[in-house]
Amino acid sequence: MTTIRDVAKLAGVSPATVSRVLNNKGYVSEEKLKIIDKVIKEMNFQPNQVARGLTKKSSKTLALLVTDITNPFFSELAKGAEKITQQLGYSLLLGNTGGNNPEKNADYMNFLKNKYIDGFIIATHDIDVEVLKKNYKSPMVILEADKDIENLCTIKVDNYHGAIEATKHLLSIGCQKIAHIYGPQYDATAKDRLRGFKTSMKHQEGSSGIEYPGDFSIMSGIESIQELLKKHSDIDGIFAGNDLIAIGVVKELNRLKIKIPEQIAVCGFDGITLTQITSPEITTIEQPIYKMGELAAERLIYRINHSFNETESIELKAKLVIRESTVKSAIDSKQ
Amino acid sequence: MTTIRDVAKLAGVSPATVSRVLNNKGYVSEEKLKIIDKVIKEMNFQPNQVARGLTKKSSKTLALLVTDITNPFFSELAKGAEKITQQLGYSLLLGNTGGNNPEKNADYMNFLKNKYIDGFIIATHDIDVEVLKKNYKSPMVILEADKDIENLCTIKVDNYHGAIEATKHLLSIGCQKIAHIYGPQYDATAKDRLRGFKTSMKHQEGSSGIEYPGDFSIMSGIESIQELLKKHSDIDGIFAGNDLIAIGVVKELNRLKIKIPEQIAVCGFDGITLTQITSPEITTIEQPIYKMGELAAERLIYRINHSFNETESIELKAKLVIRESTVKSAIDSKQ
DNA sequence: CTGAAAGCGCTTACAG
DNA sequence: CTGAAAGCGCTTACAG
Repeated sequence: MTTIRDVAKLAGVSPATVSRVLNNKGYVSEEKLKIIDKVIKEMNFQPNQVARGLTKKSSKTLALLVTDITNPFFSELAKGAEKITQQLGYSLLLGNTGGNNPEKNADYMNFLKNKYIDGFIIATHDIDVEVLKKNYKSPMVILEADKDIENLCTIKVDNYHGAIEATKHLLSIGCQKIAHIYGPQYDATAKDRLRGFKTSMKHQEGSSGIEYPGDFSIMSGIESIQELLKKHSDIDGIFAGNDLIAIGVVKELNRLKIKIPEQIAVCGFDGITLTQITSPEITTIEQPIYKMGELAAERLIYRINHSFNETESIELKAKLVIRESTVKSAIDSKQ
Repeated sequence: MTTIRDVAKLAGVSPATVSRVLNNKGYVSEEKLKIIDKVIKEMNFQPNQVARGLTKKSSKTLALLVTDITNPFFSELAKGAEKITQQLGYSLLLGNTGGNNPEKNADYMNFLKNKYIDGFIIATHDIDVEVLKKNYKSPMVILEADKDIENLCTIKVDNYHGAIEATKHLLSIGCQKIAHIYGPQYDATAKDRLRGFKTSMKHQEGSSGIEYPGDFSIMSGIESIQELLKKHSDIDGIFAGNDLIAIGVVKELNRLKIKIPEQIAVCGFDGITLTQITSPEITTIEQPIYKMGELAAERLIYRINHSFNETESIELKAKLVIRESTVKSAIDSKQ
């Protein structure tokens, strides 16, 4: 491995001077600059990041902590974050917190601390942000937090208005009895969506709303719709708390030979690609997930490079994507 | 941050001695060992990995390179690898190579080189393994390689016999005209599956096989089945080169109101969870993907710790998982 | 503008 | 069994 010393020797200067051009910092004469640049190219020299890290207390790496990488929401997010990370000269550590107890996650965070990880993207509820803040002064970007966090950057989607849009859409196609299967209420996301649903159903004469607790999984969608149908056989619209629930609902309705959307229309939330592989394809409120990943990495690196630690909260818009599960005519035309 | 020097001072010994107990290496008297251990606990000291890395030329981190983390095959793999990695005290760098030109990937690999990454898990065809071997002497585990690689560990699934099992299964339920939509032939996986299909269809009197090129995507499944039906309206079985193709096929058959499996039975390959969210659920040859991820990380770390660099090739069995898309009776009973 | 020196926090021969 | 010293490959005041 060629070192800064080798370069210095060949260029006839001191390592310090080479370091200066490497870091683009401090004075270096035109003349030496040119020759050093040339030698660096010739030797194809790349500074050892570990050594550099030791003095700079930085590793040029970010950590992304997700609940479960096999959940399409998180893998999409990871893809976006990874792209920008790599593009800006960093690398991305992946941490899967799912199912682990907070204690273990704390251990892992501690472990990372000793590696001079430059910043964290937190996309999981398995870590207590307050604890995090107390223990780590590293830059962090928190996704889908339930509130702004002092000195950190939070990024979320406007779940409240997204939910309103979903509900209004179901109403607009004529649904009269709409059930919302909502996610766990410790999750800000789930809470906001439920709130949006409630708001939209208020003062809707002729239509009524039912709220049913679920847990953001396909299985939960299947079980919820079974229960709902027992109690309310006249439901004609489902607003699922997320796409996985919607997928479960669609699956079970298919099994029961209940026609979607003729008998029951279904709308999800998230915009994961799975909503396009079911039959029928599922209408959903699409979050810009990939973009959130990119943005998270971009903001994080900005914060690192500029020692920027103001409180910052970014809210992205979700948008309604209409597909077969709520378009009666589309299905009609196929028949 | 507390350093080894702080510990040494408090314990009344030299940093060298503390280092010895930290690394469990060299002689340390019982007496000092006990007190040093105590102080380490008290101060909650954890050695700085970067400093340690600089001297040991190691970073206690592995890199996982995948084609596309949003592909469920890879995210499942990543999950398994991440679990073991973390469990054994390492961390996992994620690299998404998809769509990038090899040159850019080479750059990225170079970048990682300077971080003392201890080993690589390569699960992508976007990197030329020969080039890799020439440039990096790091331990590596290669997944789904087309052949054994000297001094490295390769892990793959027995695609050939898996394909035979899939085909025999379709034959066993009475399919007479089976089409295999195969993946790109530069991919060893695709090649082996096609070979298995050919072998099984040989000497099958009363049944005939059709081979049709696809590309391992949902879209490809949709397009392939359209074309196939034009030319061969009497097809009654599809063996898809992978699950994504199978999902596309199922989707299109649903749209065309062609009954699965009564009119056409469908079998996929891979065992990704998506095969369980379609209607009907899809019969597939299940690869132990999660386990492959675990195994890859486990072998890699073993190689790192034991300087083990023998050629090693591991082949895992795939197993047939029968679901609705090939079980005529199950569907019958529902009607 | 440039180089010698000290330092980042650890580990590893080496001498005792 | 233990400590002083050198070294891993950089960067950063500091002096000139």
